[in-house]
Amino acid sequence: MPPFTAGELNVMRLLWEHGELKPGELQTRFPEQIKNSALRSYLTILLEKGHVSRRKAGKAYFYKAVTRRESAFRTTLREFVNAYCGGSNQALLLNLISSEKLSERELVALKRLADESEATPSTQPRKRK
Amino acid sequence: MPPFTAGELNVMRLLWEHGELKPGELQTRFPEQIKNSALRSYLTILLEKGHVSRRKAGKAYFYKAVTRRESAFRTTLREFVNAYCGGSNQALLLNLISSEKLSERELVALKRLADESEATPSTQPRKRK
DNA sequence: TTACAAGTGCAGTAAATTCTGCACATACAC
DNA sequence: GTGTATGTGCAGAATTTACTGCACTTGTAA
Repeated sequence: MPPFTAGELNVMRLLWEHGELKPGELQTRFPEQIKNSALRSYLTILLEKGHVSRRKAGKAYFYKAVTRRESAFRTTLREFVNAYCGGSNQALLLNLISSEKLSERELVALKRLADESEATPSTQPRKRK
Repeated sequence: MPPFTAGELNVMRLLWEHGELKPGELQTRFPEQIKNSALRSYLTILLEKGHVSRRKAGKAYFYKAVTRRESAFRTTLREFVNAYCGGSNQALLLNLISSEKLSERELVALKRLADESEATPSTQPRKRK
């Protein structure tokens, strides 16, 4: 299913964050300046692919994500890991542990945090204190 | 720079793994069935973009990667983390720790492993015993 | 009821990606 | 030399992505 192109992803991210939006709202929140019709062409593609749905309210359509962020995250992670980590999530984990330069203590703290927030999707990251 | 399209990535992965290959060798190793000329069109694009170089030997060209796997890995990881983890590597780390369901002990062992193989790029993943 | 902002459908363009076909060249075996 | 397998250089075509422009509609407010 996913991944999304750059433009599609920008739209999806806004929809994941805000729930339902109409084109104008998407346009003003878009990370770069974009014309309304350009943005709507993204929506049309996403609609055709089934990644978003829309509902008419007044004169406007409200768009919302069909594909869940968590699901896109998983799919994209899988592809990334296949491409760069021999398909092994642990290989990626290993690399992140190295590159983040965490002490053993920090790592254990992080693990406890992970256990606590089991239900919280990674896609709503929180800052460490 | 990167990321690569699906076709480009398939070529790059083969070049990263095997060093230097000519079109026919790439073709037979390609994950899907692909025509020689289709494959060469990928090579042409990669050549134009500067991601690969080639050298003539006999009648054939041998292609090799210019863009390093590690560098593509970094770039792609960054984009992924920006898109799905609020730009925080630790958020991704947190998620992987959860989803891999490692015990604290395993995690610490993994960390030691990470420390040892500091020099080893993540892109050459190794199996855990 | 008139004006206007914000919406809609739709047609069309440009570039990139993906893929095809074909004529021709070159190394090598016989 | 003559095949033959394997290469090369094109010159496209189909599809997708990334846009643009424009005429038209609709809700709201003066």
